[in-house]
Amino acid sequence: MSTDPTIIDSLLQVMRLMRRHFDECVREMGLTMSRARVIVELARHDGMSQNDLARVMMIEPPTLKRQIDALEADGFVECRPAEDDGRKKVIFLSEKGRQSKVNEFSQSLRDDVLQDIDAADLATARQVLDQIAANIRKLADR
Amino acid sequence: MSTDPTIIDSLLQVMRLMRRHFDECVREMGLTMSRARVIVELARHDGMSQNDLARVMMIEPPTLKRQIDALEADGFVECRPAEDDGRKKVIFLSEKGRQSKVNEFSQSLRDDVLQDIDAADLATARQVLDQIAANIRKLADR
DNA sequence: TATATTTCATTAGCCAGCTAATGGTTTTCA
DNA sequence: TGAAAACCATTAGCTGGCTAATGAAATATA
Repeated sequence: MSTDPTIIDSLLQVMRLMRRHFDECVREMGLTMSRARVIVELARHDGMSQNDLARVMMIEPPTLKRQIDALEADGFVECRPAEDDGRKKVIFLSEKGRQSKVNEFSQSLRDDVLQDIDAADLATARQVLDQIAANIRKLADR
Repeated sequence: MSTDPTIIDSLLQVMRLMRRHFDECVREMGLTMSRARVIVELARHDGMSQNDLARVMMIEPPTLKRQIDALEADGFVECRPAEDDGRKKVIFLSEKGRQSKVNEFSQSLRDDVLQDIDAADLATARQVLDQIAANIRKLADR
């Protein structure tokens, strides 16, 4: 039995380091890791509603709303009421958001963080993480 | 060179799922994932100062202080001024903290979350995570 | 058609991570 | 020995996750 007791701690540690580093790198653009993530997703799904975007990003709508509000205040995104549904609001990247190069920046940062790691090991790690996610979902039956 | 773009997202997702599930499981004890972690560490390092404990847990002292305050208010830990240094405060598990079975509970939850995962793959995943952590540290030179 | 249910956005409020700044001790060293 | 530097705990305040609850709009249903 006695499964490895440290992978959870490694996870916690990596997350904290990653957020800290990423935040530091994008601070000068007026962004954070989470807000950059919104922009990256919007670049792929422009014009989505808040709920749909939250689902794609796997965070809760109230969490996303705060990012949206902040990004809109800083001019990175624009919100409009949806034409076909009075409840929905759809979100678009602004010109500033589109030109912000956040996508490229995130990609290069990702490459830096993953450098010198064997591709097969990386794939294994991703599989393990997804298996952990599946296990948790099964435990919580969501 | 287009490294796998999804491992970061897998990380984020696992962390969110884990925290949500863990929090739900220990809520009835009046705990959270982070506070349970303090108790687990204290079981190994009873009588540590706040700064030292924060270093061991790899979180910042102000973050730890809040957990300590909450745990002390709920009777899980006790704080005393250190005898040898007027600045330090040392932290001990209380009887309630010692009897709370948090250690065993965390271990079993960890086993549940990692079930059916190949031990070698798990080791590889941990290695990859530690390598990522090392890469970030190098980038940020800490 | 009228009501009931669902869905969407939003607000309020919690917990947990962080940095910056402060005050009190201790240590260092000139 | 006396001043400077370092260290510890603490406070204040930011961001980002979450749940619960609410009101408005759309959909389903009786």
